[in-house]
Amino acid sequence: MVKITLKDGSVKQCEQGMTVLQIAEDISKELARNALVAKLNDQIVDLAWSVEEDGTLEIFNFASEEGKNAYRHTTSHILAQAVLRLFPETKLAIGPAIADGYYYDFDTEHTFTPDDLLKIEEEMAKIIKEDLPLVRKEVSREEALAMFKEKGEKYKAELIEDLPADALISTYQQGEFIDLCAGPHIPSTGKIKAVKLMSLAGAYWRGNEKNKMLQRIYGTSFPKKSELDEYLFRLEEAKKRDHRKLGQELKLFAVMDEGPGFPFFFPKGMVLRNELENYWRQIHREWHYEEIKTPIILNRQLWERSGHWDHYRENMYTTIIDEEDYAIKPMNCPGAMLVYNAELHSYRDFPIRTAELGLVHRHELSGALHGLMRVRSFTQDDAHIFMLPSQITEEIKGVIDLVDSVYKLFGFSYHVELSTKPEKSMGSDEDWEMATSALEKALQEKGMDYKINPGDGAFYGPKIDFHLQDSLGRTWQCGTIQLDFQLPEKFELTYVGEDGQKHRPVMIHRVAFGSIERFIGILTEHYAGAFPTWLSPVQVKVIPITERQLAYAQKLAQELFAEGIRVEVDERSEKIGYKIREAQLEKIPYMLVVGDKEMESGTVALRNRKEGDKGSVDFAEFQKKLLEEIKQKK
RNA sequence: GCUGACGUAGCUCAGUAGGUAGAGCGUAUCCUUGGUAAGGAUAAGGUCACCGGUUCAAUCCCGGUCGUCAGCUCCA
Repeated sequence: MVKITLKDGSVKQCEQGMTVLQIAEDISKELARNALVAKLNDQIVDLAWSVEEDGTLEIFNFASEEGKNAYRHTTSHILAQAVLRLFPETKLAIGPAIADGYYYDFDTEHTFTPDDLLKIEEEMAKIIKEDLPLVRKEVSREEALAMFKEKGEKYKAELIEDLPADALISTYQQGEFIDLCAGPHIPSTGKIKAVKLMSLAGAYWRGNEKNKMLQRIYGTSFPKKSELDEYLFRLEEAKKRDHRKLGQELKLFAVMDEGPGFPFFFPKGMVLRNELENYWRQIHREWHYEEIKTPIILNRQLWERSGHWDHYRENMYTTIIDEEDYAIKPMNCPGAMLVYNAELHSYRDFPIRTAELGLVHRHELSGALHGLMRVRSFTQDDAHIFMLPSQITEEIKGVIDLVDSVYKLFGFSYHVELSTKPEKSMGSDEDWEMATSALEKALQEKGMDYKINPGDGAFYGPKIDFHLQDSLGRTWQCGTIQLDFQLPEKFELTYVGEDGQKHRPVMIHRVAFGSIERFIGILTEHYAGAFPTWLSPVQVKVIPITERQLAYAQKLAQELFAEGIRVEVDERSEKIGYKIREAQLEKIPYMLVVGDKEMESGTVALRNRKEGDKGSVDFAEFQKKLLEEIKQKK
């Protein structure tokens, strides 16, 4: 007998050699029926795993991450099996579970079409109906290599060869299909219920663009058809929030064929943008920044000096003026260095916080462009802070607080990453060490959770990145704080110290919004276009019921306008329902419906875009509340 | 940049086994003055992304270019 400690802390006596599934059956029928995989001690295992000694056991169903992953992973094996049945010449690469499903990469002469996906789905359904058990087998490196080489599975053979010497190699077999796999898997193909293949895409073998491009099939699966339907419905809903779609519908912004990656802002989008910039200036004033503006085009010598000409050339647009090379700035820092050097500085001036809403241009790969999220020209809400080494940690903590206050205002959740020295970089290891630990110290003193991204820093220094989530669950880098020991050297920045001698200051680059354009894209999706009143391009629409109330409506609008409120009057001779519908679709926060009754009593019938008809209210009262709401940025 | 799909009116999309195009929404004008998510009529609006080829004839077939989308790669 062995002692197995269960999740609830209870200890169960089991016969040695019992499988996890048998133990689950012992505990309850329901648990056994829903069980997919289990965690025995610290190892995720199949249900067929047998228990040989005392330990802890947790059994997972689809509700857990572990269960979901195994479920989807097994589905990816079924996908591969179906593809091999239909296209026997296909070579298999890898097929893991991912966030909402799984994928499998294939190498074949045949180009998969959407029709093929339907056929493959049908074949998968057959495999599921066959209810094939998944059988794990541990094999030696030689056996594994021989088996996959014989099948001509060169990608599998490559994977095996790259496994560490002491790695345990296992295969999983279901019917005629056998795959190299660490597992775990669910007991049989029949457990999979609702399957859907989502899309086709190219993907490089091992994610390296120098390797061959394989064909990747994405899919998902669920234990119930209703859960699949719900997932598909959520995807549709998310599409409705897509900022590209809303940007067009709400006439905010657009990217046109004439300028790929160079966004246009329409009048309504500019209102939103200017409000954001006003807010930005307000908080930067509170945090004691001063604002500058540096030129968009600067000469080649400057970019050579900054290192960009050597390290960032492939992303820079260049031009020739009077036979001299110039570059359109991809970053604002070199300009900010020149501003710093335009006068002498004393240690007494530090920290100097210089901010700039700087328009930068970067050549991004055409395939990478995406609405406002990934563009070729964007405005960074940049700042460069010059200081004494002793001020680093305090300054970084201040920036973290500023960024946090911005994201809190919009109700964003975010996560933080610390990126360290990349392969292509400037500066000594000691500098990198010191810069990285200064960032880390600030994070630790703020008590922030963060993830480390080894080798993901900028070429001039390590960085802290803030990542926000969009409506499809993708994360986008917005805020960043980057320490830079390089530029102050290259531009020979100095300050006069207490001792009367010249010293080198320390500098950080930082952005809070990141890119104004990207931030607007994220805000659009976050609010599904229904921006809070302070940001709404139109805050109030006055809707007269008939022409008789037109003058009254205009008088109200003028009063609101005089208070700085963005107001429109719908003067068209349409029915009231029609005008309301339109204002509602435009996501205008407040509608003031005015008919004879309101005109006589000097009131308005208020309608809120969220709550609908609020009935008759006093106009002055409404105006007061509205102004307060705008001021509070609620 | 790479792989695949796509590109028809301002928007969303139909369509032609090759004979130069249609709907809804929107816009304009007129009728309607209607109390909380679509009143009616009429009209305007298209070099069917661009360039070339095949053909008596190309929006449709073929090739190239540009762009969009989904991924990969890369990054605010």
